[in-house]
Amino acid sequence: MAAHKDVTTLSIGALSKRTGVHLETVRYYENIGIMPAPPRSAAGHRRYDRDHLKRLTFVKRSRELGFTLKEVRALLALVDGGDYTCGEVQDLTLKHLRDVRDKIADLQRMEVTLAEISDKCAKGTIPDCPVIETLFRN
Amino acid sequence: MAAHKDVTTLSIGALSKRTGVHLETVRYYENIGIMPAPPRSAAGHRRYDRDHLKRLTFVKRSRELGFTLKEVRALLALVDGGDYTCGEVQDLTLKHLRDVRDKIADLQRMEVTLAEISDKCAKGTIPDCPVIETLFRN
DNA sequence: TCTACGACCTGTAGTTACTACAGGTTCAAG
DNA sequence: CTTGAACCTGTAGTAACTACAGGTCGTAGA
Repeated sequence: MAAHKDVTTLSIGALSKRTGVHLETVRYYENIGIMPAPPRSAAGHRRYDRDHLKRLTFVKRSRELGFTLKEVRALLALVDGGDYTCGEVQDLTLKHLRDVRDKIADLQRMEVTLAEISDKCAKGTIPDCPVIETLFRN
Repeated sequence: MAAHKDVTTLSIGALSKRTGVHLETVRYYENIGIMPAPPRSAAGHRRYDRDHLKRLTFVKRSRELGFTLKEVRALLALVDGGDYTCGEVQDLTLKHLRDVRDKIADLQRMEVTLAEISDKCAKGTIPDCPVIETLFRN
């Protein structure tokens, strides 16, 4: 009469595969309290359920959108609290959006300068390398 | 007959001020071999000359343009070698420029999504927070 | 039934580029 | 002579993982 195997729960490997989050990272998230410690099998193996899967997906998605783990913690705290308002969530999101835009602006400044100096280089008629010259200046 | 003080060299504090690189960072650069160990005064204080100033400025500028320390090392190796070609320098620069552009593209993707979901939030007519809903999905 | 192999376990060290102490000298001005 | 700033060394902390080392477990095939 069959099932030795629990089909309703996931091993850490299965969870990892479904979410695309590395095994080690899943354990890391548990260590730092982002993920709760799941129940263990008789042999001490972690057994995850649907809620774990949901939560880890949330974390993955947040990280992909550039939220720091600190920010993810804040978002999870709201969710876990249950009585969050949309405004609180939007505050975090808009703050993060500003950070992202600042980073883009920084990188675009670099991009312009790098393109300029490497372009000078391409002309290749000057004896000393214009890139090196530029880096020594200011 | 005057000068106890060496006006041609700089203390680490002075070097730090002129370059805008933190004291600790200057020492860190020395530890990891980016900056050479300067001569010391009788009391053991570091004394920097014009070459140190030039080199640290180069490092600062490179870092501001987003080069990693590894890339800075490679640039310095070319400069130190003396017989670098413009092409070698340009290769490093263009490679870095591609990295910067990739990062910008990543961030812009995040920006779009963040703007979208926080915009949904702003409409505020939906009971469940659309941001949270989005993060749980996929 | 034995055995090998993959999946799991814990715990620690390494990565990047600094920054921040702690706990001590030294120098220069009043 | 004293006091405060500037210097010294060396270590630990930051962010977010990743990569072992050294071991146990479970199962499928011979």
